[in-house]
Amino acid sequence: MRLVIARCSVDYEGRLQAHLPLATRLLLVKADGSVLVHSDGGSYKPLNWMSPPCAMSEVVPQEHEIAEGVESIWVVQHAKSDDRLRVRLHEVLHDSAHELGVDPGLVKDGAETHLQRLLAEHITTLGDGYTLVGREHMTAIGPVDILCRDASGASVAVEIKRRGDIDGVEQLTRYLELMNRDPHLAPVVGVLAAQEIKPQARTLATDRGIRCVTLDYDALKGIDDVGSRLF
Amino acid sequence: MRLVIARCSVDYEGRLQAHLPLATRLLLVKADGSVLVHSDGGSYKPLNWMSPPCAMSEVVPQEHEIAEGVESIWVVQHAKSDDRLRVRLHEVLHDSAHELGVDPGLVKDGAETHLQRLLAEHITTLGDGYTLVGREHMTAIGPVDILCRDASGASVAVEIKRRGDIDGVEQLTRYLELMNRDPHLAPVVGVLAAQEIKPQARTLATDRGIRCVTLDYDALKGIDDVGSRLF
DNA sequence: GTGTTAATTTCGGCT
DNA sequence: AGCCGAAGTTAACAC
Repeated sequence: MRLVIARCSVDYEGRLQAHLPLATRLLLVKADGSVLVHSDGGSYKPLNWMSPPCAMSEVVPQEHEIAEGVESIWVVQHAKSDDRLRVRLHEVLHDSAHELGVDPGLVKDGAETHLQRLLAEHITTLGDGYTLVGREHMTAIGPVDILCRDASGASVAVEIKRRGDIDGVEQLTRYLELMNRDPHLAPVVGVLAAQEIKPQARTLATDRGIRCVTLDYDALKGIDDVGSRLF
Repeated sequence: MRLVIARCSVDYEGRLQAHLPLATRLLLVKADGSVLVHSDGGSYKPLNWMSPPCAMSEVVPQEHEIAEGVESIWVVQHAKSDDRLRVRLHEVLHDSAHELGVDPGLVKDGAETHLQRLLAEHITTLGDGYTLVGREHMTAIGPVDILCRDASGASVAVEIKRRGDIDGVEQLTRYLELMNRDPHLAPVVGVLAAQEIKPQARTLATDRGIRCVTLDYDALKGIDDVGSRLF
């Protein structure tokens, strides 16, 4: 990993065009050849970058560029597309290289997965007498998050989202259409369960006869904790 | 901006939990207090991070941590939530600070919003006599990119995409269904406008009576530039 | 500000 | 390899 602090201007040309005026920035060159241009603020997203696979080559500045104070030029070319990054360095304030080795990688404990497990364990949150059939129930167009039955024994397909929006309703609608063709399951009703449901999604869902349920993560976790204490 | 290369382990606790085992990484501390943990590969996304507003404080390691080789601990606490990043430093291989100043920011050209603005400004690209009603026209299920009227005064809903595919047609179809229930608007016809339209999308759109228009970004910009020069 | 969509999205899982 | 959906998404923009 190479770290360069430099006054520079940057031009990107690829899926769109972008330009960064002359300013002091961090240029980060990773072992795989990828380049990140970071400012001293904003989010974790770089101002500009080139994803691997790519190759960086140094180019001699033209006369008019030298006259403008350009010391050297980096051209970072993507290996599989026309994406190109051009960095004009006017002044290098720092330049160091470091051996980091391979990273063992991040270990996550997901949010939506956890929510799905909690709801499956406490399926009566959706109503008294509800029973779980299965999680990730497969259909021809993909797995439904939760399949269960209500007190009367009717099939209920549940789509779980952290934030329920139009897409979630569309997704569940597609599942319901397909599942209702299966005589073993039909009639199947839908439930959109999310920590937060957008008004527009609620409107569309209601229009299609899909029930909306707002999930309280902390409450579910609370029930879970109480349940754990019983054992 | 502070650059630290160190052998470290990282723990994040917030919307989810995540852990990074001991390894050598780049720790980037920005002027706004945000922290980025980067490995020597992967994408531009850090392995772990803390977004601003946040504050970093150094904590004295506990005895068992010292026994494990921990030299110091960074605790990065988000200002408005419970999100917390804990970095245990085992060995600092590099540590430098740099003044970067404020960045003038990125200038983009060619994004979809840009395309939408250009088409709105030159709505007759769709046909003679077309008049703009509004951009991002709200419906119960979301905003239509552009709403206009043709030469005869009939409503036209335009969906703009960089690349027109099936999803764009489905989206526009939903809008049209809803808008055609509104007696003030009906009848509404649809136009899918994109720089590139996939054959399958064109077939589906045509089947549903939706017109496909291929947008020439450079041509639109050319018109725009000519228009600008008049003032 | 609130809300919605695009993004040079990235990332992971599954077919 | 491609498709689909989630993300600690982030960023831009209309109302």
